[in-house]
Amino acid sequence: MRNLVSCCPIEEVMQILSGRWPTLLIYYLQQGTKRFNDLRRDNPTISHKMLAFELRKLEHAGIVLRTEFESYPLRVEYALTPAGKRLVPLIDALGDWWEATDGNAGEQDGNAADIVDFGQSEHV
Amino acid sequence: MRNLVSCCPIEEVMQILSGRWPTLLIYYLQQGTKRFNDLRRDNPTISHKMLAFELRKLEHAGIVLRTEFESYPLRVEYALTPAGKRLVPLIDALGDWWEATDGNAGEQDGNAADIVDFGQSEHV
DNA sequence: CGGTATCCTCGGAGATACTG
DNA sequence: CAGTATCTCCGAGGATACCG
Repeated sequence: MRNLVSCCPIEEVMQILSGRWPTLLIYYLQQGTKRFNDLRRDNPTISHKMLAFELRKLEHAGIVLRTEFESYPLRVEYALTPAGKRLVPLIDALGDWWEATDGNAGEQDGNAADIVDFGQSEHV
Repeated sequence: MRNLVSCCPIEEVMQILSGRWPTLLIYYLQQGTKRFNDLRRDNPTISHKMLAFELRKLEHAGIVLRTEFESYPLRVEYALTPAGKRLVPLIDALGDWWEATDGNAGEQDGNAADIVDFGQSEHV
């Protein structure tokens, strides 16, 4: 079933993935296990507070696994869960889709599909 | 080639799809061509202003095609572009992914135990 | 009917400082 | 080092009203 966009689940997914950071964090975590400050370095413009918040959100969604070590200074590692890893190709597909449509801008009838110019996109 | 989450395109896609409405609007438009007030009825809680704004955003992204008729009263129809239609299954896949993980909610907590044993060894 | 402009508010998110 | 709490501020987004 649900071979169409099924309204409710998508709303829930978007609650998690919406915003500037979740997909970026998943991207960086997909590179391997990272610590809190690793992720801050990966993404210098996220605030301390937001990073903590987004990570908890992803953790609760079952996308990110948080592991705390009893060392001192405190040490915490973040990694993608199996579900999180399964999510990666889906996000990736969106990126591919975008690059494809982007590439053929004008395919519609000439008037659409110009580059979208919202905010600032920052490259990594 | 971007067979991993490729950072930049994903950021751009998320600028379009982030938020409560874009995926919902795509869902409703995927049912067929709709007029402005049809979409308001489909989604009673979106404000007039937001609907106009989100539709323009999707139009500029090449996802939605806007067609204006010269009748009176003014009549405008919205439909998915080919690119928009190609996007539907990708969004759908996210919904499926969510339902799958959702079903086993808590699955992750279990394997947190995997890491229970810790390499202690760490200076920073 | 569809779209835009104006006003206003409420909470998202930054900066900072403190705790374990 | 990782996380939380507090204060603050800006702007996303609602309500409303007016045009084509």
